[in-house]
Amino acid sequence: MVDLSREPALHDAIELMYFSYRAFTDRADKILKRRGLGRAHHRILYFIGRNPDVSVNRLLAVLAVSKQALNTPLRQLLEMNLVCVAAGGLDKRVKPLRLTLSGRRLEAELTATQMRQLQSTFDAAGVGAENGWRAVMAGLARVEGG
Amino acid sequence: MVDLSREPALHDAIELMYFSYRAFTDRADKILKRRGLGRAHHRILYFIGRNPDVSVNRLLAVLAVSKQALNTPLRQLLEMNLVCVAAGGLDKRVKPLRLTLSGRRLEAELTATQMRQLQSTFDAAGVGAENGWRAVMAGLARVEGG
DNA sequence: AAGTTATGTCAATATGATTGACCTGTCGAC
DNA sequence: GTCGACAGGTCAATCATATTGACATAACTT
Repeated sequence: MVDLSREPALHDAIELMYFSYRAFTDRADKILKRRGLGRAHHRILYFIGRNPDVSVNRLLAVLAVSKQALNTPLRQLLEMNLVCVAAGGLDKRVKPLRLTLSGRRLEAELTATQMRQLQSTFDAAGVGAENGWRAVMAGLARVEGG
Repeated sequence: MVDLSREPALHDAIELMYFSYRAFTDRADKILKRRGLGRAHHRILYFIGRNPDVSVNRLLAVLAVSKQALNTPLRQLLEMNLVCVAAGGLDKRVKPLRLTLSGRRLEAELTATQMRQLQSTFDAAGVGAENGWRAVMAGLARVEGG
């Protein structure tokens, strides 16, 4: 059970999750919108950028969406030459996905916006706060699916 | 500019935002789904619960959506008798929104899930981490719209 | 009486997601 | 070599959430 005396603080925490996430995605969403892209494209760009040669199946698992939901934005990114398929590995069924040069540029632009936001907040809050934040966020992420 | 030496840590932070938010909303989403409701209904229930007698306009401002986007889920909540309009105040144009008894029950159920998740994470991470987390989240939320 | 505000609603459109069904290749085991 | 499993792609129908634009009504303000 939830400790009743802590309810107000936990309510505040719920609101912090909502408002900070909204603020966090807001700027990147605006950059994407100017190029006719959405948050779905962003997630794909981001995870391919961090994990070059990732397979479609791996991407599906990480993003936790259906392959039909992934298909359209991924196809668009391939058509727009922001993502490409690298020369195959041993198993010719799997497509190793990579960012192209322009894909890397866009991904870097989007990510830089969010990194600046995080860095300036971390700098203002101090290293202790940053580490505390990381511990709590990792804890929250771990509980998934329960 | 972003400090290059901190890039890996900032990348981790971006992923923490994504995965923790997803885990945080996951359980409540499942409860809602069983009742044919979505996250839009949850946000409305939550903010009316925290702010009884809130007006439609105020709700629009807080949630930052169009009135058309609010209209359908709010109407459904009224039809389902989870939300009601309290006896008017001075200005008869504004509708003071409240949760009904069953609305409070559902809101409490959804919120309790998230509060338990937060509380157990806070308890595991310690008070210092919790306070650091709050400082960073408040900082991120403040930057909105920039 | 005229204008503004609060609310509601219709229509058209877009995005992102789902489930279900079905297809092509490729790989592995037998 | 054939067959089943796997990686990937795609069509269709549907749903939820959101947008902009246009308009309607009632109530308050001036």
